[in-house]
Amino acid sequence: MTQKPSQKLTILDIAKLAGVGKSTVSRVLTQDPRVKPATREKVTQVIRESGYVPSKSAQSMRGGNSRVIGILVSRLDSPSENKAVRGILEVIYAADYDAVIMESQFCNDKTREHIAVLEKRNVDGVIVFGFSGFDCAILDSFAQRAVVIAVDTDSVSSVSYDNKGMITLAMDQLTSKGMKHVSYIGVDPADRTTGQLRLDAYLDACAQQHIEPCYRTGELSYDSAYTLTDAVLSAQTQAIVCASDTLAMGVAKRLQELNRTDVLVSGVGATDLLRFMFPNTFSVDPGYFDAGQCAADLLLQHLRQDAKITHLVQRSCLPV
Amino acid sequence: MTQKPSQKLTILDIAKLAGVGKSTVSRVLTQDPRVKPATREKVTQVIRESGYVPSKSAQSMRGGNSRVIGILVSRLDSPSENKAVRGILEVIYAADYDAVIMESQFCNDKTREHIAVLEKRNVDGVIVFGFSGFDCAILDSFAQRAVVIAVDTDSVSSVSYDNKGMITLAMDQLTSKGMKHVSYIGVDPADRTTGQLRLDAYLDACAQQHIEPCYRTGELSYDSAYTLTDAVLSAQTQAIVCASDTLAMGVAKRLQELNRTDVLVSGVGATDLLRFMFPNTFSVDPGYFDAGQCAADLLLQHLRQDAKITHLVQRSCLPV
DNA sequence: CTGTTAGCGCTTTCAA
DNA sequence: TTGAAAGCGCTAACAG
Repeated sequence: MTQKPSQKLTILDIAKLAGVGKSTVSRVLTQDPRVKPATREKVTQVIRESGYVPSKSAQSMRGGNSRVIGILVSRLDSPSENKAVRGILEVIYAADYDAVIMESQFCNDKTREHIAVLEKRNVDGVIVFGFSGFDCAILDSFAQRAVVIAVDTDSVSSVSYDNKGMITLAMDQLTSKGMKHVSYIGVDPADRTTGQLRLDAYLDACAQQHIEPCYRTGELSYDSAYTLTDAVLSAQTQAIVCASDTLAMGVAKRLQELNRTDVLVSGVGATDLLRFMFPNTFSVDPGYFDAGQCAADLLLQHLRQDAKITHLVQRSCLPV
Repeated sequence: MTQKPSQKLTILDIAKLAGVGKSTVSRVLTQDPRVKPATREKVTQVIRESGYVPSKSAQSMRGGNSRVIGILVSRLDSPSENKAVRGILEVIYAADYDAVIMESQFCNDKTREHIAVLEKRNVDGVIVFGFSGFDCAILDSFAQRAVVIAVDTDSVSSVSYDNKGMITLAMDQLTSKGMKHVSYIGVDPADRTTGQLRLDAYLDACAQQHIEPCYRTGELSYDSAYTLTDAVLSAQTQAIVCASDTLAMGVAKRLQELNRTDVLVSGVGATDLLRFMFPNTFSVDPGYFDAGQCAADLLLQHLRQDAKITHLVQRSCLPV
């Protein structure tokens, strides 16, 4: 049975207990092959029995690296970022790293503050989720040891979502059903990714499919979409494409009130709630989880060797 | 301008640069008052200009404490825990602690694993969100330096939600409107807090108000509640109290399909989505954010002095 | 008030 | 294959 140490044990205690020198214990700890199996066995034994736990602070002080990576999300309760964080954690845990998660709240100042803390903490690298107006220069100190998600930049490696592709996917789905009256609800184009890019994709698709564009943009909230719905709805409207599931939810609710069950609604995010609440909807999956994994893989690569700045784009897909 | 250090600066570099001994620099760093203002000024100056950042690993190795606290949530995307985490972060950041957040996924083994890691990391304390079947013994190693949320236990300090109170609150709200036909949808009583306790509260309220109990329990999912709705619905039903907002959402949807807009639905969680989607609903706020703050305060207290094990119960309320 | 000195627990030469 | 010894960057006595 592993017994709880009453006092903090050090590597020296283990060494004495095992009747070896502390460097030997250290070698066992660091998987150094240059230890006689028998010795290794004995030391391992003692470690287990004593419940000894090497001090990470000491290890990381000596080694210079802390095996911690910082994750800076915009909001803890963002479902999309949550999915991505899951992907990140899976990868970094497997690589024996830990994570410290912080929340930027869409604020450059908070971001700066947190980055400073992470720096003090000696974290080995950071993964940062972008937001509208994000100032990439904040990451300068992490130069080659940072990956951003959903940010346009050259200065640091990144994983982006395919903002154009996700809307194109939705439009294709609709037009393949022969729909010609497809409206769009998005967010302010001042937001480049969720706003501008997705709207552009809608307009492009319209041009290509000879569809008369009909759209509105507003805030990223149920209410905004709910309110905007009427403005893009006519008797012939067959579908409304939305820049996100949140918007789709607002639109679907309004349509339900208006008894327009004939109108199909699409969103982005693959939220299970949308599907459950409104059957006549579908949602594009931007691949959040995979993007998280990619970002983590990318960062680990940077940490291993001095990989060069890379920009990945996560493919979207329609959930089956 | 703060300039980026090309090489890691140490306290010794600063000492030389400032023309003082390293202990003086250390004193400035640790806010030790025994430094001549002029000297302090100069050192501070040099630190700023050089962009020097003291190594946390070294500091924490020396001091024995890392100023990090571990937070073990059950799921990253749990809205309730997210709110609580926000409360926790606010408090601990203010106290100059950092957080490392991990996800137990309702699994004792994962919890154990994470606790072991946190121990290695030398975190000063942990805050753990309980789940059905949570084994509190896992926290033994953190004895006086742990606070659990939503767990019944004596072995460690805790903050609980008022499971009885939140349902009572909903029932009172309903009966005060003269309702006599109030049903209940909950989860399996095998789950003590969300299941048993809340159901009991419903039954108690029924007894007290001379209401004929009518209830079903199932899983904690939209679908489960949706399916169960019909079983607790009769022509006279005036309201359905639900053990959580998730359930309430499922119930409300079913009612909407049945055109039973006359039936009021209540949930627990104060989710904004519920209110937005279904006007004829209300939701009790279990005070997640506050509970998080309390838990953090409690932990900090434990960390400062050897406070004795305390059990707090977070009051619920009706959002205005 | 300030510099010197001794470690904190660990990894890593360097010899043996 | 192993042990002794030298630090990693910092704080906390202990002397000045």
